[in-house]
This record gives sequence, C-alpha cells and structure tokens, in this order.
Amino acid sequence: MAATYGIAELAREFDVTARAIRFYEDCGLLLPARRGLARVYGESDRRRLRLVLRGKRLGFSLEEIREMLDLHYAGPEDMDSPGYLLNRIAEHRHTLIERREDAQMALDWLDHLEARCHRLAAMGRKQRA
Amino acid sequence: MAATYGIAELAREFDVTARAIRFYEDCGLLLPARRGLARVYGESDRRRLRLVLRGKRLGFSLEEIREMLDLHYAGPEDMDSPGYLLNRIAEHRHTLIERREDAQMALDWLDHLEARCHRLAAMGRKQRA
DNA sequence: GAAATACTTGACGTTCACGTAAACGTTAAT
DNA sequence: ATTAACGTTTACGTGAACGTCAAGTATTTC
Repeated sequence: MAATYGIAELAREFDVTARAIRFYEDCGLLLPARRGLARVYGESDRRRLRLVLRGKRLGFSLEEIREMLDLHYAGPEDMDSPGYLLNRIAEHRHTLIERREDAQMALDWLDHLEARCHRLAAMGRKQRA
Repeated sequence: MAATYGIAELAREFDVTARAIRFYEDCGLLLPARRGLARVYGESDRRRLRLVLRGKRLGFSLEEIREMLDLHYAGPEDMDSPGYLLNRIAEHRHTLIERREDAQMALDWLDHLEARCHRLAAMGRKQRA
C-alpha cells in the first residue's frame, strides 16, 4: 500500500500553508490524485513539492520552476529532437552554477566581515585597557 | 581622482533600471553622494549594488539584504557586544550554506535528467531502426 | 445526531519589487 | 536658442505569490 498524504499533512511537513500548495497546483506545478473532491498526495507529488520549494529558495519564479519540472515530465514523444531539451538543461545548469558561485562569494564576504568584526572588537578591548 | 558614475551608467553596467536603483536607495540599501540633486555613485556604492544584486539572485528580500549590509556598516561603536553581530553573521552563513547545497542538489538533479534524456533518445533511435 | 475535524471552491485583500507616466530642472552640443 | 541627453520628485499602476475570509461538503468521534 503506497503512502498517501492529505494537504494539511504535507503543509506541516514542508512548513508551508495549504493555500500555497493549492496555488502551486493552479500554476501547474502539482497534479495530485483525488478521492472525491479531496486532494490525495503520493510520494511523487511529495518529491515534486520538495523541488518546487528548493527552486523557490534559490529565487526562481514559479514559472521558471514549472519550466524545469516540465523537463522531467518529458516523455519519449518529446525526444524527436532531444537537442532542444538538452539545450534547456544546459541553460538551467549554467544558471545554477552561477547561483552556487553567488552563494560561495557571499560566504567569502561573510568571512571577511567576521574577521573585521574580530579586529574591531580587539581594538575596543585595547582602548578600554 | 576617484571614478564616479551616473545612475544610468550604473544601470547599464548591472543591467537594471534606474528606477530599481532609486528604489534600493529608498530601502536604505544605497546612499550615494549628490552633486546638486543628481546622484553620484562611487566605487563603494558600486560594490554595494553588486552585493544587493547578488542577494537578489539568491532569493533574499531587500529587507534581508539590508540586514546583511548593515553588518558591514557596523563601526567600533557596535562592538560593545560583538557577540550579537557574530551571531547574525553565523545565521546568515548557515542560510548561505543551505543555498549552496540547494544549488548543488538541483545540479545533481539536472544530471539525472540529462542521463534520462539520453537514454530515451537512444530508445527512440532503436525504435525507429 | 451534534460537534469537531479536514477538506473544498470562490473571491477579494495584501505585500513586495518595481514599472510607468507626468511634469520639471541642468548641462552640453549644434 | 533650442534640441537632446541625463537627471529629479511624486504618484499611481502592476504582476507574482500568496493571505484571508466566506460558505459549503464529507468524515469521524462522542
């Protein structure tokens, strides 16, 4: 029996509101099964949501995130000219590498900041002595 | 003679609008000198803007970015209890490390995607043969 | 069977980060 | 002297990403 989740359950786990999850569905980011009217989320939906939130944390718009997820949904039909997909993948990779570098540069900057902070604190102690 | 820049000049260089730059000033992210009414940007303003845009790319709000920049603006007066500043630096560092990991995980995901794409394309060729 | 719990679909409100237009001042070239 | 380029403030508009009701349904618990 595959594990399933209610919307509130998922919302608690990922610390978002049910409203947000429904909104992501409106944007075509999720497409959960239904039991009657109620949405029923499976593991694949759960993985998708995880990807969505990761994309959000990296500053991508929901539209851009949908773009990426669509790549994953592409089936053999879309492989007539795989060059197109590979191209888009390459672009995304480029962007992500930039983001990773941005994060690294910001971290380096923080190191500088902390060092300066220590120096100033040391100066302060000398002054008071 | 220190190099200075007009707002449009800076806008072109960083590929943002002058409006955006003025908006960042309204939010307390920049504080350029003035020649009459006109804003005059120096190297330090330029560096600050670079940091702002890097923060944006990483998905931080302008408020959060201001928080970080304030850390850099902290002088010896703020060093009475450097623990506070060091604490905030540590928090930001934590967040940035997470972002870097997010980027890395997304990159790994893209690798998977590309491999799958190649497999499907190979299947397609076999089918047609 | 009544209350509590979990879910639904609208629909309007809100915040952030600017866009855009209006009306105007300053300097530089023709 | 006028046109062009660059700048200013003020103010309303806008798209994205939800928040926040309202009103109703379905299921489980006491």
